[in-house]
Amino acid sequence: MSSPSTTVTRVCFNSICNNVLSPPRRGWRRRTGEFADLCDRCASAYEEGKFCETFHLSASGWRCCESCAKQIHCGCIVSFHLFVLLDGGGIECITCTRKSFILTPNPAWPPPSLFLPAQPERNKDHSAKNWSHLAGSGPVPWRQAPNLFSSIVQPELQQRVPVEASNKHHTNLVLDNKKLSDFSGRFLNGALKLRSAESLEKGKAGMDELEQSNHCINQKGNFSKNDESMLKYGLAMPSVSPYEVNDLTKLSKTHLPLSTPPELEFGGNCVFDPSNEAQLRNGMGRGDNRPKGQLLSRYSPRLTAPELQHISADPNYVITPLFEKMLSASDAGRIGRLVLPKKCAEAYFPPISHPEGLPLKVQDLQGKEWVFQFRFWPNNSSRMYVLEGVTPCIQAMQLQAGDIVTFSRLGREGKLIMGFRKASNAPNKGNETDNAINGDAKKCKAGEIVSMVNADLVNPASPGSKNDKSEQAGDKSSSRIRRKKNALGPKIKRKKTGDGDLIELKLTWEDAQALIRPPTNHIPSMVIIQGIEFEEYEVEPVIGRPTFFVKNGISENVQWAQCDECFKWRKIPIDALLPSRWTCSENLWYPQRSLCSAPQELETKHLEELLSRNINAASKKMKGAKQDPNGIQVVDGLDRLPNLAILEEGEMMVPATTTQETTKHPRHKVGCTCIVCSQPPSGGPRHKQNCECTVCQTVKRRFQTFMLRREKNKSDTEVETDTRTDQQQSIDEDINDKSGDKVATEEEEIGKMICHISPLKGQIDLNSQPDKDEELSPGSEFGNSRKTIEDGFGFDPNMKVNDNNNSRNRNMNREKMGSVEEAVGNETTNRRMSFGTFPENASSATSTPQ
DNA sequence: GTCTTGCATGGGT
DNA sequence: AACCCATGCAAGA
Repeated sequence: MSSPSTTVTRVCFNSICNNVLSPPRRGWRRRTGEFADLCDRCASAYEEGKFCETFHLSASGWRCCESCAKQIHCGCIVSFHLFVLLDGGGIECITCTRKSFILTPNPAWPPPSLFLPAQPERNKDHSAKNWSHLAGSGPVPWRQAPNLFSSIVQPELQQRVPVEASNKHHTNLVLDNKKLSDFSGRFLNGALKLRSAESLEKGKAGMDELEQSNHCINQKGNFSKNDESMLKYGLAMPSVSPYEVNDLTKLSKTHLPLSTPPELEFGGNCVFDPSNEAQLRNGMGRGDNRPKGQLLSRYSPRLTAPELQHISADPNYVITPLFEKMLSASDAGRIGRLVLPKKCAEAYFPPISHPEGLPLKVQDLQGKEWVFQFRFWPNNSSRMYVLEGVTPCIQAMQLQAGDIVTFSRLGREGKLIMGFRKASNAPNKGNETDNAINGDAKKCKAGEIVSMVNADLVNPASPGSKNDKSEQAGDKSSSRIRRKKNALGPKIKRKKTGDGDLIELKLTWEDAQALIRPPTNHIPSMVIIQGIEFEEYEVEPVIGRPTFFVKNGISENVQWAQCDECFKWRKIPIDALLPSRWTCSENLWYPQRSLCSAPQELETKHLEELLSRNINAASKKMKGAKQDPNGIQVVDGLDRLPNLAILEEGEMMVPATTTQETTKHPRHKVGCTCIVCSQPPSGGPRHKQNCECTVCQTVKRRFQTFMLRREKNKSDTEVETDTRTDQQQSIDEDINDKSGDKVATEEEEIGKMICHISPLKGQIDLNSQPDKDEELSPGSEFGNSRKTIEDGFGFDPNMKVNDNNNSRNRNMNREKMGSVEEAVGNETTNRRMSFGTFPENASSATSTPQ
């Protein structure tokens, strides 16, 4: 207990004031590194930029701005950041300087940030808030954006780095330490040249100039697939992730905030928006001490080195990266609504008070202006910000779900610039190595690979086509990969496949799983996740080639694969895994059949008969199936997924596919009896529990079969029960209990069973969507067993019949595929589900390192 | 029947 | 637990 005599009464650091601190507020940073403790009044004056006016008015050192004659107290630490020394003598206030120059620090002064506190809260938002209705349609002062990307404000680290830039010299990126240190030194010496921003003031938009001179823009007109640079680096934003420029990160780790706001990540000879510069110099950088307003790092704009290089090619404009967002399926879909991260929208877009919002003018890399409606929806007690009308722009940029759109502002006008990066070129977030830089796709994270696979294989249709919906659905998987990435852990996994399991596996989920081949020469580790055994790989799997598995008599199980060149069918070992493309020459098992000229082992007729058990049901219903030269029905690409859904369970094997061409479900004609066409149209009456329509009967039958198999499997494989989760067992028991109920009718049992997945209690929910069910949490009652059960049904019975609804049908089945990817891959993993625990008679797939 | 719009839902963070 | 946001969905055009 201290006596009163030992109590130190702290007074305001302002000697003119001497008020008692209660409590002290932080003022400017002193040379000792400590902060001046101020009383409320002085701190307020300081934060409002009126400190010198208030307390130093009679002091010496006041000078006039050479441009606007504004009085600046030059001899004071409090105000030293408010002016720059002019080369010809005199001073200019920061405001005037901003009008024509990128700022450099006063050479006479140490970096202001050494002395400046974190941005006083009150100052942070006092920059211009008067957005015009159309951002970019005139001088649009940008709101002071809080630092959404960093919660830890390190004032000394907030120095902005203006960079010398020359029109003549498109200097390389400052990606090495040498340059960085040089750069740093020049910064401190104030030796950097001022760069005229006149170009920004010209009548034409900055982007027009950009068009003229930027190396990365080598083509005008619409975005073209031929223009890789355009496609991949739609708008390079002068920011680089610390992960992506490793050399630079040596600095970033020590000199830059760990959680770096975009403008602090600039590493190359990028140029900065002067307003921001001024903001920072004013101690008004985007440091924002409100963690609540912190933006998720995934929205932090990042660049790969090539992107940075692109932007650095022409330093004659100033782009400040704001944020970026990976397009979701919804964003990239035809609805044309791009959901904006709330924090970003509120920080970087004009404030809107009405849901109707404002039209927002945005310029793309081509200089083309788009007007989006920036608006919000009330959502719970919050808001959900969207940009409406983005479809044309998205399409023009040829963007798909998974691609990244970037928002930047150009020049001090704050013209809003929208760029993009294709998913295939998206930098790895949170990955220490920038695989994109190396152009080594194999090093990309699994989720990206899967995403690409998804985009390339599942959704080959071009954006903007009528297949957009299916594309959405397909791309959905990528977002789901992201959303559900945690379940399977960070490593790449492949579900363990035992030879005995190859012969019969179920379709859809497992079937699609089978498309994923284990990586070559890679020994997996085994993990069990949610009762399912996975092979886990460090590298990405290979999308393999589906084949037919045939029980050839009693003893021999064989696999049939089709040559990609001669289309002949070749017998291969049951345990052979084929790459996605396979030809006779790769038939190492049967050299006599390793030439395309070699005759087919079996006559087509015989083979067809052999395969008929598997194919017939499908071939009758696959209107769009290809006829291969030997007369065997081959389903194109992933078409087989929707098509497989219409097959009768228990009868099917996996038809071989190639992964090209259409993903369209064949158009069903009048009289088609397939299960898809049996559906009532959307909005039709729900199926009742005792409904005896074709659909319901089929579903019931399939469910019955499923149950029988499950029973059989359960008795046969005790191991399986060991690996299943308790919840799974609970489900199984539940199922068995119900199946043993003599009183309940079959339908009721099914109905009860379905109750687990349907909100409609007491009846079969034929109207339920598997995809919705799929959304059940992994730990939910049905979560683990769902896919198996789903296979019992195999499709959404309420899929529509017409073309559009076939699209929906496709989507749903693709979403099953998506769910596979979801399970197989996420941002950092590749997994392939082990088939070892599946019932022996459950269906088929292949495997072998390619 | 299709598209648009606005809100609700629910998984993820 | 609260919030975010991707997506579903129904009402209206």
